[in-house]
Amino acid sequence: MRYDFSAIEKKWQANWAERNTFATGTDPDKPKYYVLDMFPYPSGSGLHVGHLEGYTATDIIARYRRSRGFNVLHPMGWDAFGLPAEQFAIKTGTHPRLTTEANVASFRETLKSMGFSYDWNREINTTNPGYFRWTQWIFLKLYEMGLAYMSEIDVNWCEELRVVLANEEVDEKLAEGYTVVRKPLRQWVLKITAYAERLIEDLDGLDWPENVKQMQRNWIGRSEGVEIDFELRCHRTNLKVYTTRPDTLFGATYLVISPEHPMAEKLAVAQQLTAVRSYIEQARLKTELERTGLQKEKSGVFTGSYAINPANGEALPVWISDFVLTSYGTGAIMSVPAHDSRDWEFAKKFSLPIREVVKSPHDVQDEVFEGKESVGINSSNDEVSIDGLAFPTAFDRMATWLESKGKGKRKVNYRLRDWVFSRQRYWGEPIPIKHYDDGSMRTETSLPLTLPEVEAYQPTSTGESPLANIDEWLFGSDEHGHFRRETNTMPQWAGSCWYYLRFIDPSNGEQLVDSAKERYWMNVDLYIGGAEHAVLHLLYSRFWHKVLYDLGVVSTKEPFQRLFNQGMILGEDNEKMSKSRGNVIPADHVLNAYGADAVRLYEMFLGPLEQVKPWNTNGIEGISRFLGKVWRLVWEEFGTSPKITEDRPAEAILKRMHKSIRKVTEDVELLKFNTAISEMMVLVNELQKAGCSSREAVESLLLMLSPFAPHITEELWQNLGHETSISGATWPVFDPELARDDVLTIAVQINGKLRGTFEAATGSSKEQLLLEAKNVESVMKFLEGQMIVKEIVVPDKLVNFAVKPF
RNA sequence: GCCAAAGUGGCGGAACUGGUAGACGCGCUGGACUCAAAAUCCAGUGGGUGCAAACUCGUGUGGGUUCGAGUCCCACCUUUGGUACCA
Repeated sequence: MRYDFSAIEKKWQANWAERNTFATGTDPDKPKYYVLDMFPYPSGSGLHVGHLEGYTATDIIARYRRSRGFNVLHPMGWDAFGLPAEQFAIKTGTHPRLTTEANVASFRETLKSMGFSYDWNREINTTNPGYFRWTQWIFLKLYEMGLAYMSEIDVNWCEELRVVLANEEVDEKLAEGYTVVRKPLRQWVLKITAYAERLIEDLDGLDWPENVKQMQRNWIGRSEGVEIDFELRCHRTNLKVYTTRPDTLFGATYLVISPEHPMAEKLAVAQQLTAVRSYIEQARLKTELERTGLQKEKSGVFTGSYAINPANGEALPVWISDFVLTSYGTGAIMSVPAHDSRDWEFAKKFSLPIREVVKSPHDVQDEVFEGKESVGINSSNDEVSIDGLAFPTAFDRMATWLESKGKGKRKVNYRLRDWVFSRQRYWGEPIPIKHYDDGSMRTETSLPLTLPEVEAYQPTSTGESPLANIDEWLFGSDEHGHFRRETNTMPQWAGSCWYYLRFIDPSNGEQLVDSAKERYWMNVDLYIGGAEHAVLHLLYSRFWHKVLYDLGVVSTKEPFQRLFNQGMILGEDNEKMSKSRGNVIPADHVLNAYGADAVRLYEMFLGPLEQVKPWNTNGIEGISRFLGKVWRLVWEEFGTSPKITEDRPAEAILKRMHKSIRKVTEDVELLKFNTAISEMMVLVNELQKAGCSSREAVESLLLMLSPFAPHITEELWQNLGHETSISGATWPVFDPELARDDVLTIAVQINGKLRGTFEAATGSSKEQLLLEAKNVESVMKFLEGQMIVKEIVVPDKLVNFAVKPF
């Protein structure tokens, strides 16, 4: 019988669906395992081989865990709100729902033909009212807790898309050729900064790649510093400045405030007023990116005013410059040009004095010195001195002194900003808020608040979403009066912030998730997805989870215990797969040509899961050959019954088999699928060479292989007379005795160079190994006429002689 | 600029806590089977010298530690990812 992958794969996929083979286990005596993929946005271009990598990995783990006796939750769903479907609607008038449905159907079909063991009964879709009802519910909770507020802020406005972009999205859109300007709009904002501290702290307990944790820490950007009050000459008010280097206060030679600082214009003296006004106006016209862009020359203008340095009473000129960010700290800084590269550049440009206050290895007039490992100099007044003190002590003493004088206060700052949460789009979750004529706001009383049908999908000319055009949806009245609904919708992140919870209890109409079920299944034990979500999705998700924790909805502080980033698969030209490059390998293409088992195995065989690696369609031939060999262990080409034998395999085969079980088990646990497959290839090669089709050996192989190649193993398992699915069978165990080598090859080196080998029994004594090593023929000639200076023996490994001529 | 990771045959990649570099696969070369081909099987395959036995060089570059370094240390080069005036 020949191996017909296409018929076999169809047969078993139908069989699994019919028997509901992969329904989530509920046996209360079993431990649980929740293995999750980052669910996809169902795009119109379909899945390519790169998308399947992570899904294959989680499927192997899901199947492996089931065979180790776990109840496994392994679900799939769709992150289906999003811009592409809306853009398509604007162009063609097709409702985004229809586009989305078609794309979902195509994605689902491809995933099913890969033989993934998802529990399809739990499929979710973020655009389904039964789902986004709870997304809206969470938003209302945020609102009630004061974590969602409206604010007039400068947003990143994209002219062409007529949409507000998150700071994070700006670069992406600019790269795609859109223009982005700053424009003030009333926006919903989520107070993620209130959770900054916890978002940093709780990273410690997670099994995440260190670099992802570090990226999140950097993104949150916690810093400890001091807010210092500078008195202004000729003004009643003070100027507050934030610094992380209070130890350099004696070296401050000027102050700088941002152009948007409330004091900016007030500080301008008469002669400077025109210059100051024109500088502020210029800055306003620039986008954020132009202001913070690459290799930018420093610019600025002097206000004409002076502030008093609280440390030494000096009068410091106050400048305005756009290198100072309005939204960080107090929007004002003290400049210490000797010890800060930005201040140094600025001082050089405008010929401001540079004063050394940290002992520097070179002249600070020529080059800045930012090091913290040196000590203070020129830093004392009648009450305090930090001369000779290293950074931590100097920081502390200055901070304490400033606080005692009422001139400063220690302060922790974060780089993280609050999250702009509203989008002027149609295809998103409506924000369930009503605005009354008297200016008050109330929450919608009945959820879900669904999207009305609209004629056109373009935003209005004022930048509001198309919902603002639908009067019958927009306006209403109740006992509190006449109201207008919120027209903003939520960003795509919203639905993906909590989807892992809904999988636990996908059709609950009463609650977001049943508490008992939540307690059983959380946390997610393994979460696999692309590194592109290392910061945003994972940070937003963690934020919402903590809010839900505070609400008592979830029982854990963190959602994802173990995170793994799969590496991208590049095109055959070693470039990122993209339509424009024409190097995309569509999933359906290789699936039709080689079958799901071959594609699954090859995806995993390419290299380490976490690594970026190029696809090479030729290489899949090797996998097809391997599957052919496995098939022929059971079937002759023209045989009518399996050629399996019931005898015990030869000792050598048995040892190989147990070693393979050990190696494959270890590798699967570590997600090292490439070497696990390699090991199974070695085993198959040996079985084939030995002409061994012993049931014991072949069945062990099939069991190990089944998470990787579920269809062929399921078929052969049945051929061998089993009536139940191999997916319900138990993972093989190895016998440590049999997995051990009795005889080992020992290397013999002279001065570290390999000169020969010999065989020795495992556990031979050092003396014996030395004796034998000296008798190896190829070694003897190198020892002749030499004096052995040192003998090194590594048991079961090697013998090395350090020699010198007599 | 800063932070992180990585550089191994023609290619993808193996190599446990320093211990026989190149497992496994692709590709290539030769052979068997065949009328022929496909499929399959067998043998070989890092560079150099040599008929051969063998010798020698070899894990980005240059140093170092060690009996012994792909693995550890120092300096540098390159690539990838992240970040971009956060005071």
